[in-house]
Amino acid sequence: MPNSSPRPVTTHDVARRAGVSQATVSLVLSGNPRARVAPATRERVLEAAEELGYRPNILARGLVRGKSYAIGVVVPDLTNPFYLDVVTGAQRVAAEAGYAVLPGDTRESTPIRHLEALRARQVDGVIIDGVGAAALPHDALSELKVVVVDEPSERWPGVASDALAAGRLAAGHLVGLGHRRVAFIGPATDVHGFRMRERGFFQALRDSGISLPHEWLRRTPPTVSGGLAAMKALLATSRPTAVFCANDLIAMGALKAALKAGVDVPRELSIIGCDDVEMASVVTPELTTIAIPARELGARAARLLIRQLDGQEVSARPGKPLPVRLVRRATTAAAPGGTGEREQGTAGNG
Amino acid sequence: MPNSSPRPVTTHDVARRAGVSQATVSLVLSGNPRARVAPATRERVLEAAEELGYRPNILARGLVRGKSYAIGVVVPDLTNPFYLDVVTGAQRVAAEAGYAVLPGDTRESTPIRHLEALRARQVDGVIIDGVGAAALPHDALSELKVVVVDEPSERWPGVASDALAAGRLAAGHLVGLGHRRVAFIGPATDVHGFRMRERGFFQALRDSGISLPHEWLRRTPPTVSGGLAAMKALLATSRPTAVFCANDLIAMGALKAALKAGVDVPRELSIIGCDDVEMASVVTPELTTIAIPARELGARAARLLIRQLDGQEVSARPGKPLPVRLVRRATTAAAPGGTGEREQGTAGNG
DNA sequence: CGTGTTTGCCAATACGTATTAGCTAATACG
DNA sequence: CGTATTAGCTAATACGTATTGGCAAACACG
Repeated sequence: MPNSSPRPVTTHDVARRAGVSQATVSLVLSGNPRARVAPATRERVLEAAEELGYRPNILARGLVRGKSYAIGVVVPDLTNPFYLDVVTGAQRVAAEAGYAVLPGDTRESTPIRHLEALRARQVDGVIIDGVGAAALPHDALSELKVVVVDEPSERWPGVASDALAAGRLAAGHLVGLGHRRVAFIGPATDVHGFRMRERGFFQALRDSGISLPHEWLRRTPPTVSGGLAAMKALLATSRPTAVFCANDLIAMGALKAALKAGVDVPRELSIIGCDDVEMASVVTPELTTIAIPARELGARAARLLIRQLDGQEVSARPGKPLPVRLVRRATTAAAPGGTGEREQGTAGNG
Repeated sequence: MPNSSPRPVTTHDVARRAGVSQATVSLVLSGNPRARVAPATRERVLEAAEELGYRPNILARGLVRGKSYAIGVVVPDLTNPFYLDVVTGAQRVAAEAGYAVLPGDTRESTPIRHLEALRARQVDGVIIDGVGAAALPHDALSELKVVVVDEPSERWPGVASDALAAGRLAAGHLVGLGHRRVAFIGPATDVHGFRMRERGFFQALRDSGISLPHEWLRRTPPTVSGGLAAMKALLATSRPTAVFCANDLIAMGALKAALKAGVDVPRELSIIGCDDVEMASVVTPELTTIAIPARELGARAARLLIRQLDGQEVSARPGKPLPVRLVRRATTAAAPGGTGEREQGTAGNG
């Protein structure tokens, strides 16, 4: 097969067909929509472009405008549906604004190397979520517009969910169900969102006069296998009646470990996660969790970034954090022996 | 903040510093690695580039070479971990070869619109998986190099898993466990991979003298909720002893529906999925499934595509399909009443 | 009718790189 | 020593678009 693809049509082709200059074509097709072009001429150009099937060459446009119309999204783990949702949210609004998004995670790499690669691709900006942007060396982000997710910063604008409230909600839910022997499983990390979830949780516990022995604070990577191992270790030593997991992956791993060990969830042990990924309602029993608006986070981050790229100044002052909410499902119930005070117990699943 | 980012360093800057012409810099830094440049000169150029922190502008390079060094990956649903793995696999090899990948799914769009957007971004080629490439209008892919996954084609090269074997394996496993009242849940689709899974399954059943009543062949979107609804409907009318689901999402939905209905899995009902996504081993009971090498598929597809883009001719003749394998877990067991013949029952989960 | 102003278009140039043709100096060969 | 060849480099150009300064024509106004 010859496959001698016909040379793509350029502004010059359109110009020739419309009987005008290339500059005029460019004026009509790209620039300020109301450049000074006679209506009749404009019409002819549009017509010619249409007929020829003209499609602007983004590379050329980017070259002259000094922009690539692409943005990167850096997350720790695309396999985690939460981050994937963030990416998806960003992708939607980016697409509308004519930007492509290059998602990538740092599983097989480091944030620095990944940012390096993104800069080599001339991305105009990046959205950073969950990789501790604050700790990045200063020059890894130079020449780059940045928006951070769930991490307040004076250097860059950002969007955030109310992670503190997430932790407090989880604690409040458990305490309301009468739990006082409460454990926590989360990552050892300097990622702000995780730390806030944790802080909110312990704050609220303290407010209720609850403190927990240090062996009930388990550190583990925020993954299913991490949660599995942590819960297994936890069960080997002692028996809390409830546990808050810093995200749903951990929670699902923890749930699995508990069931495997023959623990009756939720009657002997309540488990509550955070994120509300789709799978949370698929596992059995369904996972109680705190819903975080991941797609909305991604969408807003993208909007913020693109606004910057389009030249508008954007303040780095954080806006109101996005609200989170408790999703009662089947892995939490009244503490064994105790009676729930404010809470009604779990939603039935029949 | 001024943020007057210093103008990025170009080949001209490097040339000035090294005391040579821009052309020489380009020869050293880009072209055939052994262009005719004196070792001493080459050294000076490399040094200057290093000192200035030169980074080639991919847009400019792409403009002159007529390539964007970006490829698209089109899948039906990035939320399905299987497709995400395909993307991940592709991403890794693409990154090594200096290509960016623009992943996207067709949930909120159509394949055509999506391809349109990719072409507007000047991608050099696309990998297409699970969206029925064969049915796409011919011009949606013109000017584009294409590699298809799990879909034999004369127009484009492709890579495939042994979907037929996947279906046969599933059937063989169930039949070996003594099941004869066997159902199937899968999508009504013209996507080749799904059809082959189905065909292999029914082939093997027929080989064992089994046919199934038409109400045991359920059509549903290949999602968790699809599987859930299908299984619910199935249970409302009759009781097979085993069911093969065309992918793991369906299977997990089906499992959920069965458990919700009080069906004992696997003692009353065996369920087997396909793909072996990570979650398959997280749900309880753990899902028996057929493992498909998703990342490897993605990686090979990318290699094939990039080989084409680098100018080598690539035959459209399909290679050997990648092997699949049965992963025995806890959702399949001997048929109630019957005795397994060849199979040993399920792996324990202690 | 002369002058000033606006309109509508275009020529020219820039963006940063790759590539080719060609020039000079050095080397090989008789 | 004269010529052919090669090595090593550079000037020039192209890629496809955006943008600016300016020119000619049309118009406004006295």
